[in-house]
Amino acid sequence: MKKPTINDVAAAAGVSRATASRALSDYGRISEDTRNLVKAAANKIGYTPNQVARSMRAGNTKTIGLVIIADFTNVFFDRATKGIVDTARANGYEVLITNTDENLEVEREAIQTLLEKQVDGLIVVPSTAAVHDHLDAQNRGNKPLVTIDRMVPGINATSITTNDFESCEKAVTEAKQKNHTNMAFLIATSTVKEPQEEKPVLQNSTIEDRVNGFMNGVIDNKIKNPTWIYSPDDPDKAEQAITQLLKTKNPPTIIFTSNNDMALAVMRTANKLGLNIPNDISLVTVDDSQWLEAIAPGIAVVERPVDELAKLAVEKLIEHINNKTKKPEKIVLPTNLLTRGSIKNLKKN
Amino acid sequence: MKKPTINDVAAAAGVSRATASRALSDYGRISEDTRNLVKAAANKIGYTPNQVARSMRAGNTKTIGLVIIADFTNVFFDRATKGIVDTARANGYEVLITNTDENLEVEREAIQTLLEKQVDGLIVVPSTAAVHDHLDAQNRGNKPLVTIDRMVPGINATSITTNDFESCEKAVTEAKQKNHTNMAFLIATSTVKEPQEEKPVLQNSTIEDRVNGFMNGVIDNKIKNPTWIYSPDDPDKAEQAITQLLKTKNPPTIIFTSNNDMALAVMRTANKLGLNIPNDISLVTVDDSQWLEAIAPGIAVVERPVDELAKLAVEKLIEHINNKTKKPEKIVLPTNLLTRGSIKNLKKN
DNA sequence: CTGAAAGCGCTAACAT
DNA sequence: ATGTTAGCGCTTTCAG
Repeated sequence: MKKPTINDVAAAAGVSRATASRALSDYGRISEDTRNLVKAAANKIGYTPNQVARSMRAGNTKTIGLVIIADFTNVFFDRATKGIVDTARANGYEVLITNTDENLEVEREAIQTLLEKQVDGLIVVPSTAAVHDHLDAQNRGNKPLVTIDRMVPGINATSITTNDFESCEKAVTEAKQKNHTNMAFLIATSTVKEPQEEKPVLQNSTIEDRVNGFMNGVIDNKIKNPTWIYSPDDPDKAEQAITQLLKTKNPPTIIFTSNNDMALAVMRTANKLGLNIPNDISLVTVDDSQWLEAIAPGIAVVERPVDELAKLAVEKLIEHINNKTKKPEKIVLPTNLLTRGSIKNLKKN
Repeated sequence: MKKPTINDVAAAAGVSRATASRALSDYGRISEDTRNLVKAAANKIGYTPNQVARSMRAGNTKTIGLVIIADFTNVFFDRATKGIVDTARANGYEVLITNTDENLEVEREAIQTLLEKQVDGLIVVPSTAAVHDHLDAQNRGNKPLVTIDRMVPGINATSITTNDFESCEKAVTEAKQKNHTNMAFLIATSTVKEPQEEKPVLQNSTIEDRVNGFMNGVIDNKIKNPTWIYSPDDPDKAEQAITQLLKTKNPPTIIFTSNNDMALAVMRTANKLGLNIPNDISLVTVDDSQWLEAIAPGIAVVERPVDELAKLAVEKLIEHINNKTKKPEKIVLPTNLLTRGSIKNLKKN
């Protein structure tokens, strides 16, 4: 009734446990005949290896831990997860997944749990760059770490991020070229409780990058009096802020949002106010998704190479696993501005 | 340099390995003083338990395997994954995830791998109901299995599905009440290579359920000459079929799609042909998503209780893990038709 | 080419 | 209350 072990195989084949192991794992010196004999016996009694025992012996689990924030309105982490799982599998690794919901304490515990399960390495979307003791090499048992989407300075880990700065800057320029001069920027950030205009400390390098890109675009293009709204990533609060914004005397002609949640909030608010995108208000956001392209008009976005990022994350992690002396890298992947109908051309022809 | 083990803790505390274990795992008889002594020692040398060794001993891994199709245009499996991971974690389990891309061979291998990693149970979205030898109890080492989204008859597993039949039927009735009589149904199915009107063998119970629901709605409401299109889940092929459909002399006034991919295809095609939803063509689909509600007009959908499904899947699985004699259940969760602006009211007032 | 035996880190009988 | 010992299933020296 119990699952057959390698002992059972050995018994069935009339050889020692050691020989059975050699035959099944194709290593060491063993005669062709015995190997076949053992394999036949294993097959007959329905033996399957116990990878836990093998891990115990080998000191590795062929398992990667993925600690990711659960942002399921944002296609980015979904696709990243899929890419990581698939690439890992293609390289003989499985993936243990944990969500953090952007919560540092949860992140801490998740990493701890994964380490106790003896993962060979970690891929983490760090919830913040400010606190990182739990990511330090000695506190992660010197297990290799790759951070994705965000950079944490000073933790001896390879990071794979995207150059959001450039495309966000470019987005502003694009808008200017279509004669937009009254611009608003809606930034989702977990570091504020209520929407505010003043720039708070931002929670991670990616948001920072986007904001800086927008700001540079504003400077480059000599945009006057841009409106900045830093909002919690909460639909209601965002909608409330957008409603106020759009009801001012001189509302912006275009809104740039830092993520999909905020873009959705703009769309909902526009609908409620009876405003049309792009005739009444133009919109640009970050992270492409099928629906952004399928709706009419399509929504302009900063597109990020998520599949490549995922693949690279796994490959780099495995390199680190196989070579503990490999130096960490800082990889920044290019992004791309996809112009679509949601940016109205205000030029008079 | 190596990670401290329980032996090191024992040595540091000046007690035996057994005592150290008792102290750390809070079991057996042990004095308060020794417990504290051991815990302090463990803390001091930075001991963390090795769960692989513990698993080896205990015969369980506190890990569940999730085998899911990777459909990242469909919010359903994303949210299901998140729900499963979170619920598992709340119950002290981690989740090993594998994608199958609806491929049976991949599914086979994935299950095999997860079993070798000694998961305590499996949650599977079975790619087909037709072949299930790999899901049979004896071929999964009698490990508990919960299938979600789809039912596979004859495999001694708990299944958690949704009542898509009812809401799909209701959707047709809703359309009829808004005076639609010329209807088309676009069904994504992996069992055809080219779009066809004839009903093929469908790949799983869920699609079957939706088609049957639509068909019943057609009969209930005495809809004449409905158009059925069974298309591969491929944007190009679907768009081509939709284009043909919309260019006929008497095009339908409404299209029902079986999933998000097909709904996106309808939207894209409508855009290309310069048709407006809902003025030129109405649309209803299955599985809600934030954007379906945020765009103008909102797209009507059959909404499924994905969070509840995910939670239930984990809870039922854990019940099975804890009680091997528990009988499998067949759970069907209710669905809900969300009427939105994408169904035009054709009634003359 | 094969077998005997040790040991990965942990827990749980069984002694004391 | 604590220590001794065996063993989970596997791989890998070391002998032969």
